Amino acid sequence: MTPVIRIQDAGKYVGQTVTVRGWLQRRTGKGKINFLRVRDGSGIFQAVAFRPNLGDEKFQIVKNLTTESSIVLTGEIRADERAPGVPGGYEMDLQDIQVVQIAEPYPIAPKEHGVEFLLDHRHLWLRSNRQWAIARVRAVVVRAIRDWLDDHGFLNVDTPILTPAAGEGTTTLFEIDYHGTPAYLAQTGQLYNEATIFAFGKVYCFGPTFRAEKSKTRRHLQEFWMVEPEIAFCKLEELLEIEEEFVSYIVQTALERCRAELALLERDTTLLENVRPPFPRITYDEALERINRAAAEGVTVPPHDEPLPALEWGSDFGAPHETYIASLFDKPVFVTHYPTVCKAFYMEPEPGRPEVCRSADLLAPEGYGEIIGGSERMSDPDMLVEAIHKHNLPEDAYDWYVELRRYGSVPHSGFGLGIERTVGWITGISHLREAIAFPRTLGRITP
RNA sequence: UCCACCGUAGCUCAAUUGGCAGAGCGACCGGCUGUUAACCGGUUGGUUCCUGGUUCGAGUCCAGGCGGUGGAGCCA
Repeated sequence: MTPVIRIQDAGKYVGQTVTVRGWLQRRTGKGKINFLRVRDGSGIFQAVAFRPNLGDEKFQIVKNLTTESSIVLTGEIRADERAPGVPGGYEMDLQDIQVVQIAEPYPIAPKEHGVEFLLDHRHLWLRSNRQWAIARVRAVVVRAIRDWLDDHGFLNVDTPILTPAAGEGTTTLFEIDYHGTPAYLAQTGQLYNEATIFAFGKVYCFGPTFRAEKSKTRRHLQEFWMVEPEIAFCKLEELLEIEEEFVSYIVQTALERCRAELALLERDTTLLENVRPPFPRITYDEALERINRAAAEGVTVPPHDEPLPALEWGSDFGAPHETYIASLFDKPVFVTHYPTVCKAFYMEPEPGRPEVCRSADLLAPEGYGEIIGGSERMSDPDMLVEAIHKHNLPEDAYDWYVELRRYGSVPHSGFGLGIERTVGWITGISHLREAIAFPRTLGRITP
């Protein structure tokens, strides 16, 4: 028996006869020679079937293979600079072949397809090189997130997905039937994180979250993954330092471990190389001033067609405004101290200036938008109750949340990082639906 | 919820003023020793999204519906 290897390791077996198990992505031929481009999940390479070496009978088997047929290949690995693939540069001189199954005619052709067709065939689309590369970057990003947090004293404490009430009260929730009473799919684990920091100091939750918003854009999904760290004894300034170290580690790890994947995606990584602390910081007031100056000059921010609209103080930034602010910097930028009225009830007001709060959004460059939303949380129980009233939220539902502040309350802060937006930014893809295996978008829940 | 655009072969698209339903790719057959979405020759391919209307005649015009995509607002 020859050793069964994975394609990513082919370079270690040059000159040896090995077996590879996988799927035929494409066959091209030229008379007595056929090239089989094969994928096994770890990488892509080609096996070369040469009739005089292989024999007429086996060569005929090769010629009958269809796209996506499952095959077991045995042959000698050799280095050849003409050999395409990932990592590339190695190919197999085919000596034997076993067919596991001849695939039926495969719907996805090596050509351009429409969005609807690809999404309808998402279960097959995932086999394509682009989707393979994106999925691998995502896995590396997820691992980098966990590694960094685990190595910096954070305890992973996951929060419930079935929840009794609104997390932030403002956005639309998916309602489900919890044995006869209404319950909701979580849109954040933050409030629960604020409970667990009092037991564990520094925590994070990591899981899917759900937003039933009627958002039909390339930056929105109905179901997306989010990591939410929360830190006791931490004020806004310290939070920003944590965030920039954290994000830089994620990006640099992806660059280091996903070179081949990013190359396959043709991602220009110049700007990503820059992503190291410190990140620029700009207050809402400063950002607003620059926006209105640009609006007065009639600036237009691609990809938006309309000129940048001017804003009054107290308005939240729209997508074009975020894109404009991000475009002023070549790194992610923190926008801090938003007006209290734009933000959630639990954010700590700025001392001496209660009309703004100690919040910070992190905007990614290149138009990828807000990848982090974070803030210092309100730590005084009476102020918190007042804020709950002001936002017309049901006080009962937040009893336990307020109670956290009655037993050793401390300044604390936290943030949420969107996985798909982060992966989308690093991979340079144009739509978040490619950053998750089975995207849930407005009006689509299949496959 | 609002605005814009789209729906013709398995896929990507074309079809002039309302006048025979087309091409490329794929698939299938044959040829070729270095292909990278190969190339050459042949074969195959239709509920023109649905319903109704106008007309001698509708893919094309009109009305309604369905489905999809992009964007806004909101957010990560």
